Amino acid sequence: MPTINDVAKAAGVSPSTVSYVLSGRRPISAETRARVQAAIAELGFHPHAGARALASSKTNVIALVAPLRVDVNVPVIMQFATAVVTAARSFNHDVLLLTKDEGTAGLERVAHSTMVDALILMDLERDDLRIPALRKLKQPSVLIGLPADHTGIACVDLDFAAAARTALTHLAGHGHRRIGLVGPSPAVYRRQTTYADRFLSGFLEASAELDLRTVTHPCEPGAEGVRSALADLDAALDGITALVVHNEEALRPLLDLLQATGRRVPEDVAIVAICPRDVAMSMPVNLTSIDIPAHDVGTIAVETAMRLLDGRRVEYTRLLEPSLVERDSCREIPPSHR
Amino acid sequence: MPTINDVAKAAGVSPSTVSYVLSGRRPISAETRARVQAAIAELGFHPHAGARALASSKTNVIALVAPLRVDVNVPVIMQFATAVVTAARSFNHDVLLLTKDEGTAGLERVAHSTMVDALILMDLERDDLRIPALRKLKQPSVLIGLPADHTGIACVDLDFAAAARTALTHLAGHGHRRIGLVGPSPAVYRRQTTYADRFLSGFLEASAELDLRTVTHPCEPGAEGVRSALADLDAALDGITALVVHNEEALRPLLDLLQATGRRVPEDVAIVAICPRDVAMSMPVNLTSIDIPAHDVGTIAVETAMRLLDGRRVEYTRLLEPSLVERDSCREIPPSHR
DNA sequence: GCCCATCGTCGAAGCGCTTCGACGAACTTC
DNA sequence: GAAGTTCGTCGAAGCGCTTCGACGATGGGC
Repeated sequence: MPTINDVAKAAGVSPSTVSYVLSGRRPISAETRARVQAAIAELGFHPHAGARALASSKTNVIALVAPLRVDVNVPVIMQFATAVVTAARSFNHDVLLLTKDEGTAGLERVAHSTMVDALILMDLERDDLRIPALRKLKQPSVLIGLPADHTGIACVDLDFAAAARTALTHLAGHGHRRIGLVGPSPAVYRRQTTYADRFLSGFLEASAELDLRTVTHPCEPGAEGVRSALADLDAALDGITALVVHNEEALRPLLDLLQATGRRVPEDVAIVAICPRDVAMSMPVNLTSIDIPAHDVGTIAVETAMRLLDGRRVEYTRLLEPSLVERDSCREIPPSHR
Repeated sequence: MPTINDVAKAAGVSPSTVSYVLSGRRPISAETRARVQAAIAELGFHPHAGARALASSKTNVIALVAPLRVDVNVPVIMQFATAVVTAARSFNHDVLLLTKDEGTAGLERVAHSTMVDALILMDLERDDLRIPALRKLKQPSVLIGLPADHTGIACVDLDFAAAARTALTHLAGHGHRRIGLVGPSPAVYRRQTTYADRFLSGFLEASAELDLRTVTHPCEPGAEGVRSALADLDAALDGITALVVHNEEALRPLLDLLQATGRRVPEDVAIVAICPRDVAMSMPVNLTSIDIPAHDVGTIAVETAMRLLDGRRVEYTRLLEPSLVERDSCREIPPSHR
């Protein structure tokens, strides 16, 4: 492996000049620059990342802390990860992948040993124990999610409360007054994953504001979970005409179940799903849905981290506006039937 | 951030002694070691990764090159990734996540700049352009997959050819003579992803050896793809009594379709799936399946990388034996009906 | 009781880079 | 045309660690 000294010799300049060509931090004559670049290309020189990190206190690496549970929501997590890696590369950064189960210790390890410049975390819980640990780090962090006390830490996410409002407003606008929420699995609520909480609060508030009759129920994965959730919803509220589904895994079995029990979508029951666009469009009925903009969220998280590193201003709480796309799973209830 | 010098002063020893306490490369008296460790703990010292890499030429980081396409096979990819990260941590290594779409350049970038000690790649193609590039790197690499020319590079994977054999042998043993293969999507074959190739060859060979009547067909994702694949199979071979399904995404729509067209599983058509255990068990019918042991493969890949780094012997082609688990989707055909 | 080997520790060199201050040369500015 | 700028480059220090050689102190072998 050639070093910066080899390049310097080949180009007939000093090592510092090579460094300045690379970083652009000082003016270099066009002629010298050309000679240096030629030498770099010819020797196939790549600066040693460790040496660079040591001298400059910058690693050009960010940590991504992902929940590598395999149980739930895998495609969405993957979309976040893809977006983060791609965006990071566009800022000339690489991504170090950590798992959530290393907890606080993992964050401290990579931060204290200066392996990364910044951290991005996903799957935050309401009172996530990692938040206080993050505050103590010298590296900035960006959360994908919105825990209870996030003062001083940048957060990015879909505005799930607004999403719930949007879903109910849409349904109410189509004449639905009795609406059920099929929520995430009880495990998600138990962990107090922030999106579940926020969606539920938004749902309840909007329900009151719009004067709707609503019921909510978590939903275990699998056909059996869906069956029982739906049964509970029906038992709790007669004459449900619409369902809001905030649970990807439940969508398919729910549609199967509705079909099997002779309830047509959208004629007998309308559905608004909260899920990635492609999931909504791969169902037997094209679902009217509110997208989970994983790509945007991941990209913004990285951008925010970069601004933080540059000492630029950032919006500390960035909640993306939900956008509802109408497809084939909602229908206007004729006024006569309301 | 305290440095090794701070620790040395606090413990009343020289920096090199601290280093030897940390690495264990030279004998240190119990007493000194205790003093040093106390100082480390008290100051919260973590060695600077870059400095370490510079001095020792070891980063304790491995690269994982994953296909971050979101289209296909996401859960399996995630299982590999999880296994790799977890295994790497157990060897005190971290994982740098690269995407396949950076191609050769990405590999060279992280290798030449000494960001990683070794590389693990997944989703290899038959004549993968990255292989020659890998050979030129000073870091060892391990492939999850088995490209055509892999001389000198360690490979780990399920033995997909044997898996096909196992599936056919099982079905033949139950009296099935007319069997269809529902393969991966045409895109997978087009890319010549190695597992698809190997499965297909194994299938064809075993079919000949066992003197079976078989037909094979790729299968586009989605209900429509399944419908057309099945139609083509039926058209190509009368009286199919069993299907081998090497396509996770197809499983659910396939079962739906069979049910909708009144073909019972396993009474009218037997199914052997090649997919992760949990997928097989989350279907309306518990499927007899051959597991894709993503966890084992990922773990072995990391272990192999570690052995390579230690200069120990490794098995350069490690194909895991398939294991078929009988569940509810295959039934013996009564001899009278054969 | 002498010679060697081993143990436990230290000091210094060096890994490859960035960055600061310095300095001559070329340009402005009145 | 003297004083001050800016430009382009260099040399040296230093980032925090590992590792090699050295060296006094022990202990074993005979």
